[in-house]
Amino acid sequence: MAKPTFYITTPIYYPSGTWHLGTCYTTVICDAIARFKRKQGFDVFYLTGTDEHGLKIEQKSKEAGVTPKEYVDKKVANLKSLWDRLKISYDKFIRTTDSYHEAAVQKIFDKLYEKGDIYKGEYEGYYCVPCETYWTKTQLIDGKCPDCGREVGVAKESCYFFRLSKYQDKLINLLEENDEFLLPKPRRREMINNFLKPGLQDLAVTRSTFTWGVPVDFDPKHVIYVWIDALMNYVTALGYGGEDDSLFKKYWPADVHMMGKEIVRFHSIIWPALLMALDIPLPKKVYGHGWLLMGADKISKSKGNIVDPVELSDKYSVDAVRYYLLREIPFGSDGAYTTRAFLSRLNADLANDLGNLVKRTVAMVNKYEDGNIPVWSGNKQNTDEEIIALCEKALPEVEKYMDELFVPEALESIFTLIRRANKYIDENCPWILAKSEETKARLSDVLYVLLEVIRTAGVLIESYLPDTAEKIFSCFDGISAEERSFDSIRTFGGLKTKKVIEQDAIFMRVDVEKEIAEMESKIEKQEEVKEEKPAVEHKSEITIDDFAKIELRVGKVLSAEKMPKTDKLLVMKVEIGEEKRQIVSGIAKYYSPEEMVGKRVVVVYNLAPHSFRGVESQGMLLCADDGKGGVVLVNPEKEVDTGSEVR
RNA sequence: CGCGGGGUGGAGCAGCUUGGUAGCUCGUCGGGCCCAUAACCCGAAGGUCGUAUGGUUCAAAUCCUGCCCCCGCAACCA
Repeated sequence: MAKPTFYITTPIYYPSGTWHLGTCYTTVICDAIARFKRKQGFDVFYLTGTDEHGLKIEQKSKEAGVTPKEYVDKKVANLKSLWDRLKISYDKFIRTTDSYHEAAVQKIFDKLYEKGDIYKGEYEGYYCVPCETYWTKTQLIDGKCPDCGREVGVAKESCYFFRLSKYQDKLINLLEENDEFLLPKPRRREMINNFLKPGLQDLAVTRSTFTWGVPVDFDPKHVIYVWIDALMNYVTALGYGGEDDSLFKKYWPADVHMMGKEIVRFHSIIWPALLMALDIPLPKKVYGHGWLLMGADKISKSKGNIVDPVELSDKYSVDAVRYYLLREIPFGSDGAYTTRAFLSRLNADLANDLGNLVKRTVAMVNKYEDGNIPVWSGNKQNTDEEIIALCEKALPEVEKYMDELFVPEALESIFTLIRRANKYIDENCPWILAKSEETKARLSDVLYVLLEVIRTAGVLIESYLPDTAEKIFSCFDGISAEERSFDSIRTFGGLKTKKVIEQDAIFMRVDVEKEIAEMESKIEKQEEVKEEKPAVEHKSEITIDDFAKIELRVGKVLSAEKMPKTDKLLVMKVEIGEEKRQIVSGIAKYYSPEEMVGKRVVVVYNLAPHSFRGVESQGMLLCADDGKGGVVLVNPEKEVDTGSEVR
C-alpha cells in the first residue's frame, strides 16, 4: 500500500534584505512538522523557496550594479546555506525565476484569460513619471509622490485584472463553513469582516511599470505580478502546468500552508480564488502564526534585530536555536525574542534537564555496570509504574499535539518525561542501591528504566532537534534503526542495545549574565559602526530657485484635537500672521493635543491643500525624524512673530 | 460605536467552552543528595485572577454588564 502523503509549504521568501531569526521561524516549524510526519510514515513533500521578481529587486540590483538575476542568485545562495545550517530538510526549493515555473505561470495566466477570469482593463491611478510608479490616491503624501515628493499626474494604463469579486460568496462560504481551512480561528473573522464582507475588488494582476518578472506571453509589455507569479509556486513546484505533473497528482492538495500572519490575507482570499478559477482543489489548511518580535529585550529596541541566526547557531548550537524557536513562541500569538529567554531555555531545558540526565545516567551505567546495559527483569516497584506509563503515553500525546500543529506543547510533553526521569533518579538513589549486593538487581532495573526513557526521549525529539537525537543515540553502542523508530517506543522495553558509550555533554550550561553582557557590548560596537556610516539616501541636487518655490512660515498652534477614528492625525488651527489655517498632521502618537497648543511651528505655507478623511489640511508642519520611528517638531529657536518667513 | 485578541503571584504562560481545590516553567528563599553540567530532588514564600469591592448564583478567574489599559488587523499617517 502506498504511504499517505503530506504536503507542507513555507511561503517563498523575498530576497531583498538580510536573513534574520524571524526568517527562520516558519521554516524551522515546518521542518519539525515535516520530519515528524516522515517519521510517522507519511510520504512527505516539504517545499520552500524564494519569490524573486518585482520592482524592488529590480531597483536593488540596479543600485548594486548587477543584474537582477545575479542579485538574487547571491541572496538565494545565502538562504540555502542558512537552511543547511539549520538542518532544514526541505524536499524542494523553488525559485520563481526557475524556467519551469515561469513557463507554467504563463500557461496558467493564459488559461485564466481564456476562461474569462482574467480580462484586460484600464488601470487608473496617480503616476509619478520620474519614479515610473503608480500610486493610489491614499498613498500620495499631500498629493505628491511619496517617494520623490514631486507632482503626480493622473494616468491610465491598460492592465489585466483577475475577477476576484466573482468569488466573494464562495470565499465567505469557505471561511465560514470550513473550520479547518484557516487557523488559528481569530484570523478567520478578521478576513471575513475586514475584507470579504466589505466587498472584494478585481485584482490587477499585471504591471507594466517594471520588467523584472514573467511576461504575459501574448502581450509581453505586461509582466505578471506577484499574486499569480508567487502564489502559484505551491502548484508549479509539483509540476502543475509543466510536462510532468505526477508530483502534483500525488501530493496536491497541500496539507498545510504555513506562514506569518501578515500574508494570511493573500493565502486565504486570493489564493483560494485563483484555485477555484483553475478548478484546482483547495489546500486543506492555511495557518497564520504570530511573529517573533525582536527587541522586547530591555537592552534596547534597535538591538534585537542584530540577532543573527548563524551566529547564534555557531555559538550555542543549531539545536539551541531550533529549540528556542519551536518552544518559546506561543504558536498562535506573537512572541518576543530576548537573549535572556533564549539562554534560560538553553540552560534550564537543554543543559540541566536533558543534557545532565543523559550524562549522569550513562556515567552510572559505566560506573556500576561496566557500561553494560542491564536486562530488564520486568519487576515494577515504587514509581516504576508511573514513569513507564508516562513513557508509553508520550508518543500518542505528542502525535495528538502535532496533528493540531501545537509544536510547543509537543515539546513540553517530551520534557515532562525528561524531568520525570531526573526525579526518578532521586527517588531510587542508584548510588545507594550500588552499595549492597542485595540491591544489585534493583539497581540494574532502575538503570534500564532510565536508559529506556532516554532512548524514548531521543526518538521523540529527533524531529525537532536532529543533532541532539543523534548525540543521544551515540551513547547507545550500535543502536539499531528499529530502536530509533516510533513503533519501538509505543510499548516500554524496546531498548535492545547492549552497551553504553560515554560521550561529551550534549549541551553545556552557559553563564547567562556573562553572555548577555558580552552580547550587549558587541551590539554597542556594531551600533557605533552603524552611526559612523549611516546609509542615508540623498535626494538629487536642487537649485536655489527650486528651493525658493517652497514658502515656509512660522505659525503658532491655537488649538489642536485628535481627528476621530484615527490613531495618528491631529487637526490643528494655526495662526500664521493675520491668517488662521487648519492643518492636519500625523503626529498624534508623539504629541498630545494639549501639548501642541501654543507651540511655534514651521509650516509649509504654499503647499496645495489636501483632504484627509474629508478634513482639509491647508499646509504641513515640519518635523524631524527622531531615528526611532518617531518625529520631533521643528520650531524657531527664539520666539518670533507668527507669519515670519523661514528661509 | 470598523474587526479581533488579551489583562492571573517578580517574568512568561495554562485554567475560562462544560461555574465549586488557582496549575506550569523561570526567578527568590530554605532543605536534601552526591550519580551528574554550582546540576538534580524536596519544601516554602509570593496572586483581592485589570477595574466597578457591579449583576446572576448557595458558589465566579470561569457567565452577564459598564469602564480602564495593552496588542494585532483594517483605516490613516510617517
